[in-house]
Amino acid sequence: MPVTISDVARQAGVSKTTVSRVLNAGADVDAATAARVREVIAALGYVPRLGAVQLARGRSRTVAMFAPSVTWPWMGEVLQGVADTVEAAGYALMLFTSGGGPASMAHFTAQVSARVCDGLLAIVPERCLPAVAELARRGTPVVLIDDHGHRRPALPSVGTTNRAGGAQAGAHLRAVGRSRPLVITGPPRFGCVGQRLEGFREQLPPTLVLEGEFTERTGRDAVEHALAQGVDFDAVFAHNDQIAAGALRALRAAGRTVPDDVAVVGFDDLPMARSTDPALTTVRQPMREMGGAAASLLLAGLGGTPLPDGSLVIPTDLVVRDSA
Amino acid sequence: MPVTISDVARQAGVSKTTVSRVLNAGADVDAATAARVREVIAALGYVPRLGAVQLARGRSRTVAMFAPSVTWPWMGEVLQGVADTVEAAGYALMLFTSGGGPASMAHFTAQVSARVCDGLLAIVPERCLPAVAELARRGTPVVLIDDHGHRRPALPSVGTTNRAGGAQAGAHLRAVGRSRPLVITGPPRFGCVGQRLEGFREQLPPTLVLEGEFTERTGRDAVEHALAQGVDFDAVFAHNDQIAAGALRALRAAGRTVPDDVAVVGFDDLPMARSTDPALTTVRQPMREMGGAAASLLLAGLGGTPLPDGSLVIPTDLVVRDSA
DNA sequence: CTGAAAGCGCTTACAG
DNA sequence: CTGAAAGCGCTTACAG
Repeated sequence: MPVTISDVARQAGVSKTTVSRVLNAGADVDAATAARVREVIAALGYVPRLGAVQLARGRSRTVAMFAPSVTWPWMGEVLQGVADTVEAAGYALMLFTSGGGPASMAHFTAQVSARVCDGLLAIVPERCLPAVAELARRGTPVVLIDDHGHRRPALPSVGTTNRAGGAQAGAHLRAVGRSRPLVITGPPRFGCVGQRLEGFREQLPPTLVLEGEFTERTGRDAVEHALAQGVDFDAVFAHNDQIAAGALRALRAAGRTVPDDVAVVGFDDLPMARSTDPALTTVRQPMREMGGAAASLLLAGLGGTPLPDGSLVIPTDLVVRDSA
Repeated sequence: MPVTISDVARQAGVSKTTVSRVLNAGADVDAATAARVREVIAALGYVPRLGAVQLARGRSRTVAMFAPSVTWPWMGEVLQGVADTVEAAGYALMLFTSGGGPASMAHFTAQVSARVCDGLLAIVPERCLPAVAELARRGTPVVLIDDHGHRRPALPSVGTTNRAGGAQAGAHLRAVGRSRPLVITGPPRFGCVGQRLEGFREQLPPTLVLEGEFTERTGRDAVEHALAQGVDFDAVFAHNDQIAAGALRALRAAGRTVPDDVAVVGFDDLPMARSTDPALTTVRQPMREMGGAAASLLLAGLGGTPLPDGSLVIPTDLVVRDSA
């Protein structure tokens, strides 16, 4: 029922070859013939079926993106960076999630193995790294978006400067005259936690380091705990903005003024960082840029440019607002 | 270089037809033969190229999702609902965004016209509706996810109860003894704004209605304005959680206690609603469920079940926390 | 400048 | 139970 290249050829009185030629605007075709073919194409509303083109050419012009979850607060930014870049290159974007557990992972690897995409972008939880590495080994070009500062990705990747970011936070707090910082980290199993802490420490030795989850709750609990213990601190470095938001809330509940009594610095620069009270000073992670850069790298790889061996690093920067 | 069905057939000493049969587990194949073929498949690591299967079968087993932006706070939830459902059905998910303006839209319609997907899920800004309707007219099954309460989508859609949601907010504020509500709405061009207002009004006539954007800023400005004008209000119904967050902040800055002096109800139930101070009472929009339901509807449609004519409605519900 | 033919990697009547 | 052949809708040497 849908119109094919044969229909166009017949109507225009030429061969499929010729139709293909005017479609792909490569070889020379007689101007009059081309015009006639174009007319028929328009009249019939013909659009070449991409699947057939792909099979004939052997490439899908599709890039896949794998992400553990798409509901994380900064994931939208990464995804948008990827989507914009991929689309600008005329590629389609396929999205996979590991929301459904092992079944999801199986679905994902099956699709990639079946070559639905020419290349793969992935944000990979540590435990899924082997599966992705295996796909790469079997020939799918992969670029990792490294959200957690993995030590040796062994695959081309795009990361950011967790250590320098920690240092930026420390230097800023020192510059505004703080000397007794409380540091609230995420789970130490994430590489970024150690790195941020290390960078911070170089600039400003912490009075106390408390570990927790990357949640608002952790920020609240940590500050309440420190207060209850009578810890003497004049600053908080939170390992993400949600922890920072919790800290702000606990400080206010305890009657401490921010930034006068306690200065607070977060990490990430989520949209909500603008609307905490006071607005949060934070270390911005360039999530959208990272997504875009990873996509560019991959697309360049698909175009023939060899993928880099190590990690492309896009620096964090400090966004100074009102909390420190 | 990659192994094909012919390689398997040759190695196993059978025809491609037979290999295809054991692959698709339909017809009967001699047990011993099947076993041999399976061995060869395993040994060679053969995975059928999905593109070729799709061309032969005439269906892509791919669903596309179109969204204006993927960075909106609730978009991740919708997307996750879609992704989980689509994946569970063994379909792949293709993602399109209109981030790049008209070029994006052109890219998107080109891909769909080229039949990269069997069906389409879309969150559509009013101005893009004609383009999507045209794709539907040309034969692509479409289900809309209606975030803004469009009047007559003219296409199958999944929506929520904006009017009833407004009524839930009003009824709750009345139940907690409020009688002079300030309502802060989003832009009236969105159908949902009128509907939420109408539902609210049935339960509790507003003292004042202020229009703005769906932003924290609007919430702050509106409350400051009302306060400056000496408006006497004991409640705020904000048309989304971000407006509510701004209202909370302005109220606190003005020394008003929430919920004692002023009770505040939001709309959406974003993750941040848990961590405002006080935690926000709000009307939950079932975004993930809407995404999942839209995907189910579409997949059923692809399976032969006729798509419903009108709108599938998934109700909002009131989440009572501390702000009202 | 143009076309017949082979090929991309599968599936599916059809015949045996 | 099995295979030869045609077909899905394109592209691309090859020959003219």
